[in-house]
Amino acid sequence: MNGNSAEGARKGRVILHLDMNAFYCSVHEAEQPELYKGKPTAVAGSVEQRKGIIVTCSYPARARGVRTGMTVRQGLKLCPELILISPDFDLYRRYSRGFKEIAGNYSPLMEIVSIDECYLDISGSSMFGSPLEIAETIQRRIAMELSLPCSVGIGPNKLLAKMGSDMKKPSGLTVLRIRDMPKLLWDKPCDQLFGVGRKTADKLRRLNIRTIGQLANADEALLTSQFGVYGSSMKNAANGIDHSPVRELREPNKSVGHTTTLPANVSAKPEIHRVLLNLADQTARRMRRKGFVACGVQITVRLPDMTTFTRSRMLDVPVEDAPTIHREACRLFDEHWPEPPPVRLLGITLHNLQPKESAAVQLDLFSYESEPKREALTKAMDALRDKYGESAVLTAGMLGDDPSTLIRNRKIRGTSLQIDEDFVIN
DNA sequence: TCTGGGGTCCTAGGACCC
DNA sequence: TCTGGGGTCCTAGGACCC
Repeated sequence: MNGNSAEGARKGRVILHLDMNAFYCSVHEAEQPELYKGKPTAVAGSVEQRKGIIVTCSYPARARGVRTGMTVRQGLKLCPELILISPDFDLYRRYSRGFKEIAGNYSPLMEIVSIDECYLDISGSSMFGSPLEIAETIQRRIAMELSLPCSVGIGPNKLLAKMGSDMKKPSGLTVLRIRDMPKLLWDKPCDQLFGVGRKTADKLRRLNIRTIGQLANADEALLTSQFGVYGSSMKNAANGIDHSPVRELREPNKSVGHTTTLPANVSAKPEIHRVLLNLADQTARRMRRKGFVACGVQITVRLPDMTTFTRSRMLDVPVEDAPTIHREACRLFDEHWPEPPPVRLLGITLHNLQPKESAAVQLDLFSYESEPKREALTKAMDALRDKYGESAVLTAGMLGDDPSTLIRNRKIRGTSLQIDEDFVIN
């Protein structure tokens, strides 16, 4: 695809992987050490809302057996004094920018993986010292300037840097070379290899491949026949081979979506439509902020037994406004579930995104020319929310507290058809 | 282990076209 | 009118990661 990877491999690269330890909890600890320092903490949603899943937990909590993905209830059973904290993503984003700024001082070639992780290609950064010195400097600065712990992996490629940063936590620093693989990783189970999850590990076990070493030496034809293209890259990974480049430019989003687990199962159609209106609004708004329009709409429906369905449709004309997305989402739902079953979770995902400029001609021709009022209103509402926050503007159909279903139904229709007469400002 | 929410990539089947 | 083969697009599901 580009000369980067081949060239890098020829010259021999040096890659760092930075992994912020227990990031969300560490951020809260940095902000309010008097409350949280050294304590077992967990960032989690609310149990009452059935969202009581531990997203991250501190190291003192981990020492008590608390783990990411557990329910809050389980966590509290293991550690009754566990301190629960509601997530604050704006705060996390601020700290995320902070550590990426520090890392960016040591190489312009940085790939942002997620809010708490990045790769840094320091192949050309010798003016800042040896790879080990650079890693130590970054780690020290993040600790001093942000009061955050991080683990660093140093390797000849992204895979080994990533696996290295995972070997010592918190605040570890690990060099992992290809020749270290047999000694350090080959006796470990396959699912410890980046990219191999539980399902694949189960399937490998049925093929009598239990360790990363066995995978490294497995018959490639067998792997390919069982796993497709993924089979050979898995074998490569087990041998420490990875040519993927560190890419500083983020690929544009391919989809934008929102899902929500409902406080209780819902099977009344008006209620479901109301939830979809809320999701359509949030999803559309995030997509607009990123500057896209969508040519595909997908809904996600999860039943109480956790079976999950998706239904999607391509649109002739790209969309960006919540009422149209809401209408499509309701259509998809009603077509496939004319008599709704109890539903645990609903979601809307917009895909086949295009930059808004490139779709502007189509939008103008087919949609906004006839509805200039709607575009103006959407803009006004976005501006209000940028200023006063997400909840500043609600359309009447999103208000779920109304005790009268009849009134609510009427409002839903009103909202989707003539949103301009129905919106309210808190 | 009664299981959140944001994504990406891959696969497989069917429709459709040449 | 018993019916090939290749390519592309769409839909749905699943695995994986953070």
